[in-house]
Amino acid sequence: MVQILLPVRAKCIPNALGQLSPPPAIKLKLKKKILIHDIAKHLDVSIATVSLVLNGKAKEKRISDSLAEKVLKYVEEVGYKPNQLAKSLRTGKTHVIGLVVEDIANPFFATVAALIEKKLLARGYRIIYCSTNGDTAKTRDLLTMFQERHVDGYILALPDGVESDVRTLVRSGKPLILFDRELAGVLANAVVVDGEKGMYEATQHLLEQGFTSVAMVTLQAGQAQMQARLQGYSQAMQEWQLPEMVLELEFQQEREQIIHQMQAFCQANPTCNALLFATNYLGVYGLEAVNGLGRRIPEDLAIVSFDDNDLFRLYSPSITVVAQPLEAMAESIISTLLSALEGSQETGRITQLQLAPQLIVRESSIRVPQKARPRASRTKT
Amino acid sequence: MVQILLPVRAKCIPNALGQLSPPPAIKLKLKKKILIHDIAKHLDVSIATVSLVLNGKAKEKRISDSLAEKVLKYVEEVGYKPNQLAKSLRTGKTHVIGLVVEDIANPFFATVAALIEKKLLARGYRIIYCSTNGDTAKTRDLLTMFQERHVDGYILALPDGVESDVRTLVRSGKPLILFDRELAGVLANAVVVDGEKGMYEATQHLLEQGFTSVAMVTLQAGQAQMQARLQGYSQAMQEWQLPEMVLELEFQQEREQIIHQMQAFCQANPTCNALLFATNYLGVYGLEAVNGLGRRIPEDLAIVSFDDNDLFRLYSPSITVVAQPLEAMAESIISTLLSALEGSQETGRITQLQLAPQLIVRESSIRVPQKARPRASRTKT
DNA sequence: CAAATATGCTAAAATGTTTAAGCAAATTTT
DNA sequence: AAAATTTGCTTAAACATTTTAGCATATTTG
Repeated sequence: MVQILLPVRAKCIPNALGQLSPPPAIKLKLKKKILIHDIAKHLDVSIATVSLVLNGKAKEKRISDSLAEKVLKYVEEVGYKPNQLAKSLRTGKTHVIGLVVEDIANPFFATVAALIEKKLLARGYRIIYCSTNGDTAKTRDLLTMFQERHVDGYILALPDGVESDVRTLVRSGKPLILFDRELAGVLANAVVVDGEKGMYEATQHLLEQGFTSVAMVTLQAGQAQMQARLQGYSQAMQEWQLPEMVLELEFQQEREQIIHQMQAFCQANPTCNALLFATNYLGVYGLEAVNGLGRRIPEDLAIVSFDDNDLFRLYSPSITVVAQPLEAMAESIISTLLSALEGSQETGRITQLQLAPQLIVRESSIRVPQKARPRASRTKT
Repeated sequence: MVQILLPVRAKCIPNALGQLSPPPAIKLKLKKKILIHDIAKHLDVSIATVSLVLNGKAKEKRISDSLAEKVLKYVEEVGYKPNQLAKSLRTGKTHVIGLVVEDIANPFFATVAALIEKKLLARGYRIIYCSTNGDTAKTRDLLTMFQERHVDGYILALPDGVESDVRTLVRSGKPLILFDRELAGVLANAVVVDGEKGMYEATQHLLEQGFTSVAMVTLQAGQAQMQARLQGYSQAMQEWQLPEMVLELEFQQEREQIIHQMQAFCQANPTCNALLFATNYLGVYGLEAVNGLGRRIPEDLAIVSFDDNDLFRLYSPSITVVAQPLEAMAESIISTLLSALEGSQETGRITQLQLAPQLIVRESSIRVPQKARPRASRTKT
């Protein structure tokens, strides 16, 4: 999807002040940044006093109320803001959280990131976020970068292959929480969704609707959560004693390739009358693939995808999904993180949470051959 | 859309080492962080020497090749990484860029952010990103936070109301670039899309298709780019001497409210047979609204939205859009920023770029009353 | 009234770098 | 052979804070 640069108007303004400025050395009155030293000098007190007052240790360190007030007043007046770099250097705290996801443009990660950001901001934390794009080397780079920047904590959804790096990170003692996916052999805080249960229920639902030839489309990745989703499908199929049909796609392929493989799979398995997609974007591509083949949903082919989004909700027919509890994930991640950050240093305690996804039945998986009403039917909680 | 917390499995592991650890004081062999001082001591040279070698100033400062090599080798061996906080404090550079958008969960911003991140990362820069949610006070907070964190540059898509803050920021001399929207009266680098042209062409297209009663759905915001989009619509309508119909929605409303107002608008204007949406998410909500009313697209109502996304591309019927050149935007933003960051300090030069959007005609705006083929027809460039 | 304690503040070390200035020794130039 | 320059490195200041330890003075206690 390469877009083309088409500048319609392009101004280049040589100098904001026009062309007649006589000497090139214009003294920009760059208001000299005010320091704690300046505050102290002006009030004729020591730097320490100002610092203590500003950090709320006036009482504790027996600074008189009158002086403390005077300091605060003057600080407010001149709008002094402590240099966070110096502060961090001294205290070892940056109040920055590192967030690593696979791809921030993916609605699932974007939404969770937005929720987390909102809640952490209120607690005085900032986040630095980065995408791994599933690349192990890049992930490793990002993790060391976060260490270098001295983030106070980590929120991570990582590709597999970086287990030992994460183990080292855990050992460093900084609060760390895995989400969306755990890492094999890494004992760390984690918040994940029970994909097995979700896919089991989705498969059951399809089978109960009478779709007997259900195939699963997933990724080859060794990631634990992917295997769980597949497992849920397998389980249900076995219970019904039906043969499993799985399309395992290679990771990090181009959109066109994926669609092509899906179409090939459908043509190679003409009896297949229902598709389960293991992720958000596989589902999106799947719709394109099915459209391209001219198959009708759900008459010719029923569809269920893991992970909800706008497209699935509004598509016609609307798409049945296994929705992840985004708010609850964000909430759990943050509370786990905060208790690790602000709690005492009992570093040995770890928390692992597995949340239940929710099957939202829509039109794409309903057997009735009669045209369904255009309004989506949605499960209530 | 409140999701409910349903923990299925919740482990709480008291201690990673089990329950029989005799004294509670386990000496975690926390490998003492290695400092430049340690390197110097071990090699029996001064700290300065090590620092100079590490910063590539060995030649310039006449450190002998043999010594330089020895330093590099040992640094590599012990895996020493300079403390970025100390470095930043000393040099005044953080190599961090602040990115502020309205909402990172919006696919437009998420995609641009992802592109920017990717390209800046390769140049050794990191980004801190935050969402304003259109809130002026929060935006102001974010901007001061970025200043406090000493970011090296700013990439901003801001709500109106923070003009003076941005002016101050510009005056501070840090590289700064506005995107998506300019700010009234703020002379700064900017990369925007020509919404007027885009909407003009979209309106023309609808009129040429024979939809004579075209309405525009937009936001009340005073933002320049919104007014431009409206202007493009007005222009076209005037040329055809047709009456304008505009629904101006208040900013920051709930989804349900917006949908409700759209539906009310449609019912109040039964003759209206085409809708233009000024943004991405208005378009999405618009589809829900139209669905809810049971109107068929495009038979009863043609639809065009500003800003493309998965939903519009895959929706059936596929939705005609005015697509923004995301790659080109990211590219322009970065090259402008980098030249400001790495170029000399000629701070007076500003660059303003306006890129052309692209009308992608799909099914939702084609007059033909016969059922269109399911495959989307797409303009080629 | 001496000793002990409380009060109100400050000096200075510490955080981990970069970099300007400088200093001997070696080499080259007059 | 003295003067000048080059070589190869080091000293120490600077960056902007926080925080421990401590110092007078004032108050309370025995």
